[in-house]
Amino acid sequence: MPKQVDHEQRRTQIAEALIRASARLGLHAVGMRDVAAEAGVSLRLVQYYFQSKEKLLLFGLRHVTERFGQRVAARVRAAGDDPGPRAVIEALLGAALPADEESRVFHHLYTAYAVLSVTDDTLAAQPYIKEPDAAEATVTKLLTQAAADGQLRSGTDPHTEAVSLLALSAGLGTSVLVGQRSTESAAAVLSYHLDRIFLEPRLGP
Amino acid sequence: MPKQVDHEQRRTQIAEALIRASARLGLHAVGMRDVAAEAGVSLRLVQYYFQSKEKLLLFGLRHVTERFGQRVAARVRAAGDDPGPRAVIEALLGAALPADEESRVFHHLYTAYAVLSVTDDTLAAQPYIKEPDAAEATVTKLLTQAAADGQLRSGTDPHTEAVSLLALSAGLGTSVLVGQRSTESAAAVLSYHLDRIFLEPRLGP
DNA sequence: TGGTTTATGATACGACCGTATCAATGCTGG
DNA sequence: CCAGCATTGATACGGTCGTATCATAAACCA
Repeated sequence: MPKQVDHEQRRTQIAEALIRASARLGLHAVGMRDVAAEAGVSLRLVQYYFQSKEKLLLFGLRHVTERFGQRVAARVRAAGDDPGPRAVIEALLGAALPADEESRVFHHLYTAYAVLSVTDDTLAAQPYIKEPDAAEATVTKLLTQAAADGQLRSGTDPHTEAVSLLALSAGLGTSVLVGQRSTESAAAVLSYHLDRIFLEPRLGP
Repeated sequence: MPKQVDHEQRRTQIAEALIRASARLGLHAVGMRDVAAEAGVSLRLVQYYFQSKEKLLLFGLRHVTERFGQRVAARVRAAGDDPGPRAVIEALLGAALPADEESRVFHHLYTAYAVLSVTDDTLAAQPYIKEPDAAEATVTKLLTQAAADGQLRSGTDPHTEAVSLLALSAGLGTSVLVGQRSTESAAAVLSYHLDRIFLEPRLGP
């Protein structure tokens, strides 16, 4: 029984073609034929691995969020061996800004999916559309820890600040995406805001 | 020469049908026929007043931003005869949160247009997509005035705070739109953040 | 009344869409 | 070597889309 192909890998490969094609044409305008051409396979094969366009789109959303989560994790890991909470948060939020092409694509598509979810119940029911909840918990935990270590200004509420930082980051990301603001100025705003939360950071961990 | 109809009014009426239909079906899914049916006119008439769908969409973007600008202005006016800067800013940002249906629709469609503008140069060239610049200038001016009056905490930069507040408001609005957060909690975050900027407000102006 | 504007109607075009069908061809593991 | 999976190809269906065409009815003002 020959089964030389990893189905999940093929689906991933096609999903990445969907992402590239969507980044170029817009998620609203991309079709099965575009995805097939982008992936270098036949239309028939896209139908073979995804029975319908809806399933392809759902898998694409899942894939895009997974890829982004890995990216953020890598950035945080690259921030140092045992960085302080502020460095971790800055890496986390900084990775979410559309600074390079990969991040731009993520922002673009994730926002497109979010818009679709307003009128599409199936999309709205996907857990990935609410992934920010995980980030919120992470940042809250980091801020709580920083507060316990006396690194935060007085009167700072970790959870509210976490929500605020993530919303701020998302809003800045969108404005960068539409060309209203530069990546640098967005990063500066983030940094400014962190300065208003953290006391002077100790350099070592 | 009979000319009993105000063309601009008819175009506005059709544009509002576009907005209602788009809020129901999603901007990506709305067609000329949907707009005609929603407006209670014939498809032919939509073609008569807008020669193409692209022109209809551009007019719709213009209309939606104008309506929203009027709404915000009305809210600010309703905040009192001579309210302090904080009250004005809170009214301004609060009006931008998707608390009621009209505001939800605005957020939904404006975000949809923003996503389209990423891959559509004509849309990206529209000035309305960058309307936030005006809001940024307004809030900056209000904060500068508040700083001059000694109402701000020390170390507060009016322009950066203005950018920050607007991005925060936009990000919170999106999270409310997708059902991740309640309007109340979003308003609470905004209020919290304003407390971190303003000193105890004087009650009178 | 006549000419112009507003509006409707029916209809059709060509294009693209997602989906489906049927046949054919590799390739490979047992 | 051959059963079976992977992949392609050609093709077509019914549907919807934006757009266009032509005829026509009603409303209006000079």
